[in-house]
Amino acid sequence: MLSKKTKYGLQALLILAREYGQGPLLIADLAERERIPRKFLEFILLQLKNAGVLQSRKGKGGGYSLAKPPTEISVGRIVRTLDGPLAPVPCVSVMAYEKCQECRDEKTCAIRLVMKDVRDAIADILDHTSLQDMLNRSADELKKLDGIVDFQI
Amino acid sequence: MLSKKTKYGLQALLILAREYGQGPLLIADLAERERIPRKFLEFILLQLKNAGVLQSRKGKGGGYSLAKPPTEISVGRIVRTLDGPLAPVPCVSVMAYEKCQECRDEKTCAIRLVMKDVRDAIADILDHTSLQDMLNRSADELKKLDGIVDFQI
DNA sequence: TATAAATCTATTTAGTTGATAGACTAAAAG
DNA sequence: CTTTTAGTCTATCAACTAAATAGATTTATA
Repeated sequence: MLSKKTKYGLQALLILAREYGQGPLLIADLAERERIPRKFLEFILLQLKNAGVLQSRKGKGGGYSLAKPPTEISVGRIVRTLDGPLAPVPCVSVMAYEKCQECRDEKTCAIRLVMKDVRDAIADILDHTSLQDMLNRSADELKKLDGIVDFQI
Repeated sequence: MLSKKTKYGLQALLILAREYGQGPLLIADLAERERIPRKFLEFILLQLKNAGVLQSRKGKGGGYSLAKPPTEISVGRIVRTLDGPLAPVPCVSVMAYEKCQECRDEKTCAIRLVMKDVRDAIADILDHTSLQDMLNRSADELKKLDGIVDFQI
């Protein structure tokens, strides 16, 4: 389940992606535009900065902006930063492997084998979708809907 | 993230699947064999019974057994019963759709579009994997490993 | 040097997960 | 028909995590 934290983070990043190259945005503005509790968003953006996704400038004229172009920031990176590993069980995590406490034989564990497939499927999608991809898809959907409306008029 | 509850449930079901057709097994035995807290397992098996996955008999000679052959019980069903919807966000859930509180335009929501793909990928795997499939894959892996050992000797 | 804005530290609240205890009910055996 | 076995129900608890809040601090710019 995607946490609110990650949802908020993605919302803010999508705005920053849409306005990429136009200077930094204020936490307060992002919070208001997306109706996110301001202090909570501060915390989220800070984590994203520490992960190298965002950069910030303090003082007057400061704010947050993407550290890289929207094509180079994957959703996988964002979700991992805010929600932790993508894997449903730690023993199939690639980025944060951990042994299961009670699993007797990890190599033949039936649960592990299915969950490995699930992890790979999730990672495949999220690591190959960038912020820009998200914006594009959203725009595509909008076009489709407009098309339908035009047709109906 | 897969909860301990679901892991425990799957462990118990895999044993019941392996010994399918040989009469019911006791909660206490399953708990001991898999090192699961007994009372917790009672609760888990009861939920699975109410979901139609297990059947039980009380009294002497009683216990739990699968309500259907292991080929007809999917992991998806089990995970949904014990952990709830597969979807990472409720607005893309097929079995338990719920509107997001704050999403302005669901149809073009960029987050929703990616998460829909993720949900479909997860469901595709879990709904097409049965308990029997799990046992088979585990056995296959064991064979592979044995093969390697034989080769090395 | 005043001010704007991010950053840090701490704390709170609420909900979920995992686990436990004990009384109750149904079925089978003798 | 009574005893034993084994699942079922109700209640509760402790630990952990998610979500949110408050206030003090630091840094950079005008």
